[in-house]
Amino acid sequence: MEVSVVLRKMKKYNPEIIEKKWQKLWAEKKIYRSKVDQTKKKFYVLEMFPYPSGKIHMGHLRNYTIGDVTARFYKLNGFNVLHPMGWDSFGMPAENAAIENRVNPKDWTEQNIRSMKSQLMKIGLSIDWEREISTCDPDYYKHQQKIFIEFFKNGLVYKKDSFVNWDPIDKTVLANEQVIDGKGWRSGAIVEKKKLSQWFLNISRFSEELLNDLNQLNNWPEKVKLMQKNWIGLSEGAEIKFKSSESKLSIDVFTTRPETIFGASFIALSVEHPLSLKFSENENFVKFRNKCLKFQEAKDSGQEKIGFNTYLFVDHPFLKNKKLPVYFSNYVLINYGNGAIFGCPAHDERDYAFAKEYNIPIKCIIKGKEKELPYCETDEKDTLTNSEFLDQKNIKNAKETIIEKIEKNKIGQKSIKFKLKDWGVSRQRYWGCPIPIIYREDGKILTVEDDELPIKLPEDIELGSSGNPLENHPNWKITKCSKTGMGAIRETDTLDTFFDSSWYFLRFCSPKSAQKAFETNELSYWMPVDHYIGGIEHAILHLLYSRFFARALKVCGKKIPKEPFKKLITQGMVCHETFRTKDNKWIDPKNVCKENGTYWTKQGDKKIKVIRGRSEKMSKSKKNVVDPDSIVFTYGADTARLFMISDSPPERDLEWSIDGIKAMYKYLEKIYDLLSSKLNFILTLKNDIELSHEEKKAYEFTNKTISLFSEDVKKYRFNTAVAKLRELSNFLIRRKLEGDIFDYCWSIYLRLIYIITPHFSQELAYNAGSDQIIENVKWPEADLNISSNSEETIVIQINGKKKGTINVEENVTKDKLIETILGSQNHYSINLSKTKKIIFVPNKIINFVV
RNA sequence: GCGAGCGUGCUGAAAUUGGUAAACAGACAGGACUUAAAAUCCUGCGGGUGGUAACACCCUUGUGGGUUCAAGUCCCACCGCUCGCACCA
Repeated sequence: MEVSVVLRKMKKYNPEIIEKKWQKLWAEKKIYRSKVDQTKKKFYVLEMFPYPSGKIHMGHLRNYTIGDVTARFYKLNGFNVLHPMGWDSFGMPAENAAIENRVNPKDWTEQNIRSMKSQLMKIGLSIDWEREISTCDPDYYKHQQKIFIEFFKNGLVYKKDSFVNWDPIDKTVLANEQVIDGKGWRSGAIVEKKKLSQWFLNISRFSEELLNDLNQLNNWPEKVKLMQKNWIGLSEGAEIKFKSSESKLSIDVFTTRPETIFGASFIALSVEHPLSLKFSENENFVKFRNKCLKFQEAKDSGQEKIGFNTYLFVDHPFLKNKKLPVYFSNYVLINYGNGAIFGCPAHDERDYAFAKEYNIPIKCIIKGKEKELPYCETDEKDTLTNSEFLDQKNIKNAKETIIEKIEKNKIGQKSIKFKLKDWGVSRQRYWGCPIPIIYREDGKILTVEDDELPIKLPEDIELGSSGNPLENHPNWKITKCSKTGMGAIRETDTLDTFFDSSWYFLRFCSPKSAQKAFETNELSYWMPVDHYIGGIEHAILHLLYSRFFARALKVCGKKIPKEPFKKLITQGMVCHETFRTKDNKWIDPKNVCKENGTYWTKQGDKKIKVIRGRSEKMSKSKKNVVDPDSIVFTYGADTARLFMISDSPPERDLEWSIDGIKAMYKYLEKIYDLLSSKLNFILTLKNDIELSHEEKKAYEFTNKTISLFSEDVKKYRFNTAVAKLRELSNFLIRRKLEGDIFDYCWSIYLRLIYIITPHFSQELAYNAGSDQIIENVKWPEADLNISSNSEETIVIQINGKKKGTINVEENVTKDKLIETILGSQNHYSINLSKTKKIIFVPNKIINFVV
């Protein structure tokens, strides 16, 4: 007997009691524990791990329900399933809370993890909690520091000066989202750009690979692949050197349109281009540069283009005696190409606007259909003009010719550039993983020795005063070089939290391993993640960084699949209706009532009219948040899970509806009432039993549902899967079956819905005399051989329009069918002599064309 | 501006490779039960025309065209919405 303790059976549906009861038993029996088993096929289901904010939200409930249904489905289908959970527990909210509430970030985080974990437990997820990890745990970040060191040793991480958002009042660095209208979110100070020396991961080294390998990801949404593709941003073109015959000046320019070189009339540089150093003493230039940087920061500065004339000139590489003026401009960006372009105003909108502004000549060199400049199309039929040896050539041809010429003249070469920039991982923050680097007094930058790891965060810190607590700590940063005894200071920056989440899925394979970040055996068994489920908001950064980590770790000699996630499911948001007052104050939908088509809320004694907005993603600011924990408390986890699954397909947004929840509860209650006293839980139907026609139909319907439901679950079409279950239950209720066939059909039903409503199914099975834990019962196999009727409904059409249907035996021939139709009472005014053509699709349709 | 996706009842949505549009739900309405309410059960629920009625016929998947025996599905144009990127040379 698997359920070895005797549990109280519930006659009435009481989710609160039964869910607690089974969760306790399942935990005691450790039924979700996963172990490597080479004799079984593995299946790794992972949902993106949560940030421990303290409370789960609807998005979590949806995400983890989708994952759980999947995990249980594959487990019951004989796979060895790994389904772990952990905490993405470093990050700014802990620091903010620490400042606001004077609590230690560690305590705050741990408290949040405890309360969120208990909320997750109540959802009844099939998670192997023995594998729980938390990124702020030194046992986790110790290995992360080792990874950083390995990256360092393999040249995958380096230090470089880079600009950050600096709050001069709080003396802190701000994330982009903490800068609101150019001001610090807390202090209100105008944010400055400050140059700091920071650590970078060399992700751009893999640009091409990360781009090309997207093609292998057949089970990723096209949308996500496209977003990554655009982010990596490949462009093909040429690099061209512009030199001056009068000075040493030489500027390397990148262009995707080298064939327009004869239309070049100026050079434009980013204000951060190396040449700008020559002007650093020039007051006007410094002013101009600051203005440009501000423009580029504030993305709403429009398309206004400003320039700074250097009065320097370079020679045109193909036109003798033609000199091109060199400008600095705000519209040239330092982090793309070389931060330098040649301007061809006739065929580039931006160059055109700039040239107009500064009276630079505009020379047309492409004969296109449209006469108006700028003409920026690249039509295959267009030909070049005013371009010497390129004249008459089409664009493609001209491009090839000019690149050849450039390479022959040794003034440049064909070139491929990527938008993807190296990943800056330094954060001037306390609550993150310390970077295991020391700066020795002799100027050397060294990684920390292995036996000194982990470099733990100090707990006696002062938060709330300005600056980085690690920087301000009296002695944490002061250390010694363990080899030489020389004085040294620690790196006080911590790692971007995306670093933490770029390898946690690897750690889940061997979360307890003390010596190594991951055990090769376990890793090679479990990886890659088979199904990875999470929000679309991580389409680029997290997923790209994780793909990069896999490659970078390979470079460090680790045996890891280079694509960590085989199939990706991006779930939509959970939305809810919104209400606003006339003066745009958001009102919680709970406080709104409807009368005669208008909406009201009460403020004090007054009734105030409110405007109904559209349904939007649940957010605190819009006051349309519903707390999943209270829903689980009131209606039970199974109701909540069923609702989360059945309304919309996973990738689409889900409309929250309390009526929907209530209806799910009623449905479960109805089935519970029906089955709790009547059912005997059985796994198979006795072979020797003689079934009536009706019973055969029920048997057939049930087995068909097994197959349809399983197919839908495999394809993540949970909403239609549930619809099929409801069709089955509607059918079974209506048929009023008795005895064995009743037991058989309903037992199958319970086994199918089990993956969605595990407590409900388990309780009913237990009530019905089963001592089995359904988690261990193999998924039912569909018997599709028995056919209770050999009839097919065939649609009769005239000119493609439905006129009626007729029931005939299966696989009827065309001639027989026509005969039957004409012989039937209602022959749908078909006149064969006027019929030109008869289209017949076996078992489906017959169409008379008249 | 560039790129992608989506437009189906009052609402969430279904509809294999083109083959019965609206499965399955929610809301609503009517009825049964009840002293009453709730719960539960039953019925109806895209629009129109004709008929006392059962019923019959016609229209209907954002708009307009096209391909096809047959279009929600394929093609073209337009309109609207959503998302991503955004001076990327």
